[in-house]
Amino acid sequence: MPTQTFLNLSEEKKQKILTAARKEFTRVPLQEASINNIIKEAQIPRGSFYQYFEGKEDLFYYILKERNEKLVKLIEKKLKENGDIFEMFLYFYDKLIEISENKENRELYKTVITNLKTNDFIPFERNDKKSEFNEYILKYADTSKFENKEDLLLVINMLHVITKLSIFQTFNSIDEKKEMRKKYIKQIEYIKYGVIRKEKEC
Amino acid sequence: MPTQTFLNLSEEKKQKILTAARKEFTRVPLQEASINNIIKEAQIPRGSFYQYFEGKEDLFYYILKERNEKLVKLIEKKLKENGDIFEMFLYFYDKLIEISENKENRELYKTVITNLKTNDFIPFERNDKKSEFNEYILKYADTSKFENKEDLLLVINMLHVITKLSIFQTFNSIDEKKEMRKKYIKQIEYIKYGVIRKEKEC
DNA sequence: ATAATGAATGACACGATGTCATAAAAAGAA
DNA sequence: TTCTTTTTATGACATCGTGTCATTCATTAT
Repeated sequence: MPTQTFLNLSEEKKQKILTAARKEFTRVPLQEASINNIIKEAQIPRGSFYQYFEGKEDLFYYILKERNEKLVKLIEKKLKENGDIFEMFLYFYDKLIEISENKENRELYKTVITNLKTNDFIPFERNDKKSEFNEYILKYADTSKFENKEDLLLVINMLHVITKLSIFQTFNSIDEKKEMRKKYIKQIEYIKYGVIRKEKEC
Repeated sequence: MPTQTFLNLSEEKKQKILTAARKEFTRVPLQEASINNIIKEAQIPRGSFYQYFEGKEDLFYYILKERNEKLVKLIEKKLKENGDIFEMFLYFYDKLIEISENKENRELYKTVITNLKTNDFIPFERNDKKSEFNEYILKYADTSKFENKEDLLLVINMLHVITKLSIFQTFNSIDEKKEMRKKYIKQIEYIKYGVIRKEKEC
């Protein structure tokens, strides 16, 4: 988290720093992001940066958190409604694409998602929050279709990685947004009903 | 690719460099890997490194390529046999785990897989080779279960990301190798027959 | 008015990178 | 062998980014 000193800053100054940071984190992934670029753009001295943040990760996750809090709450609410994890993931996908109508948002998310590692998860928080989110899902998910908790977790995993890749691909073919959504839904359907179902005429 | 100068080196000297590099690429992901560490460990001067390689990426992909050539050929052969993409991915999974009985291999692969980005694909080559590999699959895959090429590609995508995550998880719970394999197979089964099949009594 | 606390600043030490001029070695020609 | 040419080896150097810290400046409390 940023220090209290940062939070005490005038809204104007805070925004100047956050805007500069968003620009840098849109340009390159976290690992390559340059603190120098951020402070140059925001016109603050080097020392100040470290007075406000522990390092660039601190700032990065603060920016993401700020953007995602609403989103997470929406997802959680959606899940509570009927416990359908398939619907929840589709809802998440739709909301994220909706937020990304705004070009700045989209470009930032695009860089972020592209550079997510194998076990990094959406909605893009620090990895230690993953279990927290999974626990929430387990609590409210409809388990009637699953033999046990393990199986449910497996499917959540699958939905997770497929959603991640689908969002990535959608951002990279943003002109064909509708087609990409159909493809995503098709993948969800595959998980629900299977690829080979037609053969068996269910 | 490394330069001819590197390839001309004595086997001994080459191995010294490659061993040092593998050590570094096991320690940290490519982005964080330090050329300084490699040349210190391999006891070669700074200038020599750049005489042999364009940079660390060059060396990194050379090491991976060396390890994966056999693997790729095996997979391709397997697919040719019967065109079953599900079997192909399971075969790939098994082979990789087999290779990783060796601890050094496993540790290297673990670091590599952990740090694969959203659109990076196994078997871990430069991304521009992805389409090459996909074309090969399309050529030999049994398409009878799919309405069209698009649908097949979708399922390959799904298998891809699920396999990637499963390998990651297996490496991180290597003591429960057998259980992890079962989980992976279960996920493949889900894609084949669907989560909800039981309801419909197929 | 003075002390005390909080914030701002930029010089500095450190470590990493890629280049390049020069030295050394090897290969080829005479 | 001796001289020339080509290939390889080397490490000092310029550049850039990072995180720290002693010092200065501002604000608030006494």
